[in-house]
Amino acid sequence: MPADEERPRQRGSYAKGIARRQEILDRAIEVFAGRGADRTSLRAIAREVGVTHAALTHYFGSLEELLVAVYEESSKAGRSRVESSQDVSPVEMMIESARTNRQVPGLVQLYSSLVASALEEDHPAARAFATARFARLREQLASRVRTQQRAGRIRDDVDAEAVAALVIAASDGLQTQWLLDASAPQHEALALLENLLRPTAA
Amino acid sequence: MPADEERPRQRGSYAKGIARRQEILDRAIEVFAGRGADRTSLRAIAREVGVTHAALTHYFGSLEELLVAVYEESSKAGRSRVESSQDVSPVEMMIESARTNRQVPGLVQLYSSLVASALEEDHPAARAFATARFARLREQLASRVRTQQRAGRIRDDVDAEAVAALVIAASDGLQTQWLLDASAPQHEALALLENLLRPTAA
DNA sequence: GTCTATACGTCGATAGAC
DNA sequence: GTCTATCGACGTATAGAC
Repeated sequence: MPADEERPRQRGSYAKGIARRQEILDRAIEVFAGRGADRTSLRAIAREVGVTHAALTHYFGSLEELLVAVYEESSKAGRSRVESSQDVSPVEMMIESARTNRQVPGLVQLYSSLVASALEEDHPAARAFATARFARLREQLASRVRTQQRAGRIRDDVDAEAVAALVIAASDGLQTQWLLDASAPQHEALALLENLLRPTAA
Repeated sequence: MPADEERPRQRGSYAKGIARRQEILDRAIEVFAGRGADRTSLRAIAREVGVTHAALTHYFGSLEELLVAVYEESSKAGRSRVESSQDVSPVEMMIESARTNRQVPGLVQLYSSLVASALEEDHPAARAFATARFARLREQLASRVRTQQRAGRIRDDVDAEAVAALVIAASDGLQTQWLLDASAPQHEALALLENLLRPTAA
């Protein structure tokens, strides 16, 4: 079964439709990156993209699916940049990914609102997004933890899955605290976690 | 300057108005606890409370202020229960507080949506709530960390403020992951953090 | 297939009657 | 102090032009 998240909903959508969808998505991302998280209604986005709001639902099904697509696409760059080397620590990986996401105005706000929606009932697109993201990240980070445990860079008496969940939670939560209050010790707290995970933590 | 969050906005609101506001708030909390986070529109709450939605804005100013009031009141019990003894660890304190909050259907969802709103512009009530909560919690936990460092229950080579921020972030983030996927190692990750903070962590 | 036009029901907020 | 009435904006759904 191939991934279906890149296709419009209808069966008969081929190259043209996909291309047009991508075109609209690219434009939406520009608009979004240009002025942040506010004014993210279907109608406002449509106005700036240059189509009617009905066209957006045609390609994306719902506002929430469009927002998910915008987030995935906007954060793609930062994600792939770091996933390659198994050398960087889990904490460093989340720090780097957070740094690049913060470059895009409104992206962290968008992420936060998608996660909040995911917790409510009847928001299937947001829930699927958030569930998949956390599952993928936990798996990825846990594997990275195991690698670094074997290399003696992370203490080997800790559960890799628990470390993964903890690092993700810390990264997300500290980002939020920092956005609300720039004096929150985001960096210090992450550095602390990194140190605590070292084999012979001083 | 006395706290003003318990007063209606208008100058001329005395005992009667305050009592009525509290009455409505109590009812709103019941309604909320009864059926969770959905149907939290001003109009739906008003319908169940037995007033018009305009009456709610009269007493609370806006939907967001009402939701903040509902959250503060609903989580008050769990909060005061644990704040007393300086004996429980910061992690235990967050665990306990999370446990009691989880008893109220929709309360965690409400919290998450308030925090998400706080990150957006033009949501002053949510932002004030979230900023104040994080500031208060960080201060409270940091002081607790220092106490326990003196007692030799937390390693003394870590910054108390950073620990506080980290514990809050971990607690919030793990709660979210757990709500989306009950197999997420919420408890294990918090226990891990607790262990890492011990002086002679095994 | 694509997209516009249009309509529906709901929303938060507010003005003014009483 | 609380209501009714109304406003503009919202997301979604559908009919039909092209």
